[in-house]
Amino acid sequence: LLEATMTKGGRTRQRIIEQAAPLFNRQGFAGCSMQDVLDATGLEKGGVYRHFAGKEELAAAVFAWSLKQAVKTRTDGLDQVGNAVERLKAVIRRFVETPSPVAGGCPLLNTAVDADDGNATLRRLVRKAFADWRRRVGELVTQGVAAGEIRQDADPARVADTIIAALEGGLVLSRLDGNREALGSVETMLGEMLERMRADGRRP
Amino acid sequence: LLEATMTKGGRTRQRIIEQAAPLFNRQGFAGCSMQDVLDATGLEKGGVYRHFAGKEELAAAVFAWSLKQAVKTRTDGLDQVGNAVERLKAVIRRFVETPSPVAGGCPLLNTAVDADDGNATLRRLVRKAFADWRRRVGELVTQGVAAGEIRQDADPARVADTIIAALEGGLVLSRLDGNREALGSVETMLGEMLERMRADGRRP
Amino acid sequence: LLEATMTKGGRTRQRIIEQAAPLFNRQGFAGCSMQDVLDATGLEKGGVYRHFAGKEELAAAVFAWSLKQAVKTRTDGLDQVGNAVERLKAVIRRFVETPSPVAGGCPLLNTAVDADDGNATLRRLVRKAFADWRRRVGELVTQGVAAGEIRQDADPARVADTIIAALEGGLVLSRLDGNREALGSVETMLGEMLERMRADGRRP
Amino acid sequence: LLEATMTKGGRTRQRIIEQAAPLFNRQGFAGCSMQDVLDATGLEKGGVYRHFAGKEELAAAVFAWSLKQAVKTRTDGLDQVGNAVERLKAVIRRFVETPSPVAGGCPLLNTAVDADDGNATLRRLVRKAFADWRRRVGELVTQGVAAGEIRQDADPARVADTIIAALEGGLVLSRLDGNREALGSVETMLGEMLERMRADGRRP
DNA sequence: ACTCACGGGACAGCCCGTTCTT
DNA sequence: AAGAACGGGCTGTCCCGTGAGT
Repeated sequence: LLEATMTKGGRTRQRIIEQAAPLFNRQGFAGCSMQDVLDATGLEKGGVYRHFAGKEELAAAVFAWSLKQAVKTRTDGLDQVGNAVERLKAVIRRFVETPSPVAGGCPLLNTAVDADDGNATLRRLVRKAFADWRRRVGELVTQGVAAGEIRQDADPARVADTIIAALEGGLVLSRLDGNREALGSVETMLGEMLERMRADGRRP
Repeated sequence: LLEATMTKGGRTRQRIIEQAAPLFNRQGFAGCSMQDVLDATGLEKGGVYRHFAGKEELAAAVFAWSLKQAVKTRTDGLDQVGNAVERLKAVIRRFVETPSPVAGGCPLLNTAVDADDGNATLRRLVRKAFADWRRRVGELVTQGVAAGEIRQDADPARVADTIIAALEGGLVLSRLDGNREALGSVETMLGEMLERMRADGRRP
Repeated sequence: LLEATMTKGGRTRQRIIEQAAPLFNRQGFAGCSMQDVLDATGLEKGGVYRHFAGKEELAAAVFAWSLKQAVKTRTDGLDQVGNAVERLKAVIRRFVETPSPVAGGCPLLNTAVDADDGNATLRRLVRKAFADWRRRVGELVTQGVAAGEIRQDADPARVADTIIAALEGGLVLSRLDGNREALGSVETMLGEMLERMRADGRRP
Repeated sequence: LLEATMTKGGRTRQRIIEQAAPLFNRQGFAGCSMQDVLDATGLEKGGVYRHFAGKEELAAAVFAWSLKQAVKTRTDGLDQVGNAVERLKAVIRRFVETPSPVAGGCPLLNTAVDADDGNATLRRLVRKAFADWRRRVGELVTQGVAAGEIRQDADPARVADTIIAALEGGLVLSRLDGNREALGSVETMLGEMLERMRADGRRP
């Protein structure tokens, strides 16, 4: 569908991005050489530099695509959940259960850590990405409060910050150990936290 | 004191480690060149390679030292706090308020993200470091339960995982934005979580 | 007139030559990339390689055109000058006063210096160009001698060599300094030289 | 003698310069690759880049050395010639008869033509070199005038400009043809010019 | 007649590491 | 203990040229 509407060069460009994404995500910007990209795509120098002016531009395109994938896999089909608390828990569950949209862990966090020195472009992109995510989660809380499902004294921004921080941190720990333990712990504890935030304290 | 007991070579070695630490922490293993280390130390090749067999060995020594610094700044003087919950909150507060022991963010998380691909040595070291940290925090919870201060149904491992994950995740967000907002949110929310874990529900 | 007689492809070919000429003249063969030519013409690879088999052929065509321009600007309307000595002085004055037909200095000398190593084709072309020029100037002297205007003992070849050498050398010096001083000196001294070559020694 | 006073690195540096000089002189800056230099010296990348920060710095060092060689071969032992006119003629004869100090023609003129676009550093160096040369030749004329050997109305600067321009131009023509004809013509004509500049008109 | 897409090689420069010297 | 000198491989980028497509 989407591919059909693209010119040949556009398809190649897209293929480069998708095949380079896990490399940058795993190895970082400095650790991923253009030769790695060539090997992964089967192209030669000329074939890649036609589509991207340089490594930085490629990395930016890769991050933009990875971000889009991350947003999609974490939000698709989550609107239909009715209750606010349930919706937040669904967001958490989705994050915990769905494997990273790009091999090598969450591209948001990886890029945040990788680009916190230098590379202002990527840094700006990733900052905006996290800001958007925090805003979206915060809005879920706000809606829950407005709907009377969540206690009035809940602070949406703080709840959002904590959920996102714990999830990302938990993902790092889980990846390091190669199991789901830390992420599972985070899911459980965040779940309990959300339950205690219900308006009337009734537990389901 | 410690320096006085060292031979000249030992002092140079130590100086290399301390001056290289922020470089590796900020730029990552691949992004930090030996030339960067030479520039920072004012030494020449021979002066560094006398003390370290190669870049990997230097990075390992740097991480070991950075880890020691991190542990020290995060635990020094925290034993005297009497109450278990208070001790956990002190751990959190210390993490939030104390700047990173090495410029460039938490070396534990940075290395975890940087070395999750390849570099088995560093990966092993950082895994052990997180395991120790989780164990130490978990023991604080266990002691609290044993002392009747924390509810019986509290799961020490899960609490520890969540605290550490949220703190590390919060640090990334805060560093990215250049302010303390996310970390502050995490501190508040973790604090509330701990309060609700008190044995009899009495709030101080 | 001339353009009207050309096919579209021929006009494009001509446009490429004229827009590439200053690039080759200023940057030299090795220093002028095909990309530079593309940028200057607004064409793509295929659009240039349709008209020229390769960089060398383009350079040869550029030189041939530049040479034609040089000859034209240096000879146009100089036939009507009656006296032989005056005609030679007009040749000199024209060279000194007329800006280079192609930006970047005299294409003859530039190519001579640029192509004296390798590039046999260009070398041959430029050698012939200088030979023609020397012959033409020499013939002016010969005619002057035959007409009794110039002393019998004047050596046409030597006079021609010296005039051309001094003019080209003077142009290099002037271009380097960004003023007309050296060229002016050359014009003056060559003028005096020619005056002393008059048959009867009468000064005008 | 001089070599003995140099450190090993200094000798290598000097060897690089001397072996790279003909390459730059013949092929120009853009046309001479660092690989050419490596091939000529037998060194590897690391061995050259230790002594020169980059190609431009090497080219500057090469030009400085080439210039020194040129000045030496063109001035050595010319002081003892007594008469001013004879001294000027000796300068010319030396230039005509002595082969280029660096293979590939006069490095002054070659660099002047090669670097007239971009490369401000080299351009400045070569401008100063020509200025010095013109000044030195001009002083010879001035001394001749002061000593009463050369006519009062001789313009030292113009004479110097013309001599240098004609010699350099003649060298280009001669190199192109592969014979000494043009240079011989220039020598003869400049000689006659100088003779006519003698103070009392007495011809020797 | 010209653009788009790509191959493959070359270039300048940087990097890690070794050896020699002091 | 540390600096000086060098090897050789690799990186990002540019370059020239070809061929399919329009």
